[in-house]
Amino acid sequence: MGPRDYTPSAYPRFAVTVDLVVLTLRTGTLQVLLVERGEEPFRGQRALPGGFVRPDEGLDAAAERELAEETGLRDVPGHLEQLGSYGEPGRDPRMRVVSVAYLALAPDLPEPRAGTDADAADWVPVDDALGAPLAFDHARVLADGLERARAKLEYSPLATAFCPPEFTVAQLRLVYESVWGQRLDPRNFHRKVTGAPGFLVDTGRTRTEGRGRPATVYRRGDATALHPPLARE
Amino acid sequence: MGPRDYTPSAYPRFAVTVDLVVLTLRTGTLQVLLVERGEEPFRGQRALPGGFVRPDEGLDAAAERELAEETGLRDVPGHLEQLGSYGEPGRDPRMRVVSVAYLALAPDLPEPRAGTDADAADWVPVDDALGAPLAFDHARVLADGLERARAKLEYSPLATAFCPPEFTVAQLRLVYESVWGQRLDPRNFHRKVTGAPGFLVDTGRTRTEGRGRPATVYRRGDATALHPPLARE
DNA sequence: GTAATAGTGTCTCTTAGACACTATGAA
DNA sequence: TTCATAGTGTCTAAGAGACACTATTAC
Repeated sequence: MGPRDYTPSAYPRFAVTVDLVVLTLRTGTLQVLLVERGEEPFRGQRALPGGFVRPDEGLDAAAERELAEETGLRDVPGHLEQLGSYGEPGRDPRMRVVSVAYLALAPDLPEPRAGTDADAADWVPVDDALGAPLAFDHARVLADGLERARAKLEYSPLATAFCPPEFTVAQLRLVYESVWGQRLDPRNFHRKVTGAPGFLVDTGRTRTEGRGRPATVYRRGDATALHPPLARE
Repeated sequence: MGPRDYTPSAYPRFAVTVDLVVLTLRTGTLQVLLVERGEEPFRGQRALPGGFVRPDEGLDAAAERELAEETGLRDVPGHLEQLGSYGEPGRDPRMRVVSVAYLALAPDLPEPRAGTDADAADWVPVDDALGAPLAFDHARVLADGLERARAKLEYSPLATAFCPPEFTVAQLRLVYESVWGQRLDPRNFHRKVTGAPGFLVDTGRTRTEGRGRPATVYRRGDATALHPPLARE
């Protein structure tokens, strides 16, 4: 119907928050940004970062603002997309809250600065985060975000969001291996990603990474989908 | 952060609605359920069906309730999933509204009964709906829903949600052709869908549909994904 | 030199699409 | 019978995975 004829003259009022599943790769491990709650409920427990949507602010804008606040960066590089909304009654014991979850993928960022926000933010390896209890229904949100990220690497060029502006095929492969938790054949991987039109742009330069032949340096291309997709498993 | 420390003592309040993109196949054409608005704003214009989420009701439950109300059926067969949330300030000129959109896929349903709700609901071919102006940001929501449905047919067994409990391969092919707007080779299609494990269950019976050899009757299987996926284009 | 990583070539197997062909019904 | 639809077989081309081989660096 669109807002219309639900009687009790006034419509029901909800608090609306955005919650963020921010994923990054640190020291070769997939990590997620979590805060330790300083207040009840769930005081002392880990939770996804997030906060209230302001009255004159769109959902995407709220997510971007929160992402900047929690990481301490003005323009966070990477990718941000809406994940889904969670609004079971009782998910927050204080009031009726609908939370719009966002998924952010970012390259290795500086350590979040403590004290900027009420809760201390920190990077946590996703395997640890999945095992630990999280506040509210955040375990579910995190699981949904992870699965979304894993699926999107297959058919979209999103893996580059985990990389700095310039990167090598080996770095990109490490992204896939970390997110999927699976080893990939370096030779076939190389052929596939360099063969996918618009995925990678050759900068013409090379870079030496420890031992071995120097690797070509690429930037992300303008493709929005991967043809053919890369296969998990 | 989770609901926490945003000051102006009270948190901002929003109205929350669910809006439905209900797709079905009628007379070989993909159609969407639209209502004609009886009130301002956008009076007389078409809109997606939907309504306020009630104070003690989850989002999925609200979507199910609205779907039942708008179609006039108690248990609507098919598929219902969350599509995304839309909450730009100003999308509803009366108040700040966050709308959680749902995508429903249903087999051919009876004509929605007029008069049950404030607005008259009707099936509209999607091609017409995409051309006409829709209230609020519903044109965008509809486009997103369509693209989601098209994409999901590729890698999920969701096409069966458009079919009655028992159906033939030709009926299923018509679903794909209508949603994708594309002809498919009946012979290759047959081989692929019958070959995908868990997609279709042979009932052992056949059915004669006009001329031609009788077709085997299938039920949907319990697969949750299609391996290998069917390819568009 | 050896070790290690980057990148190419090639082989095999699977799958997609094109389409010939068979099966079984209605008119 | 003819025609239309259901369903199978087969051919070809393209992609996936396995892995030999070459290229270029550090040590």
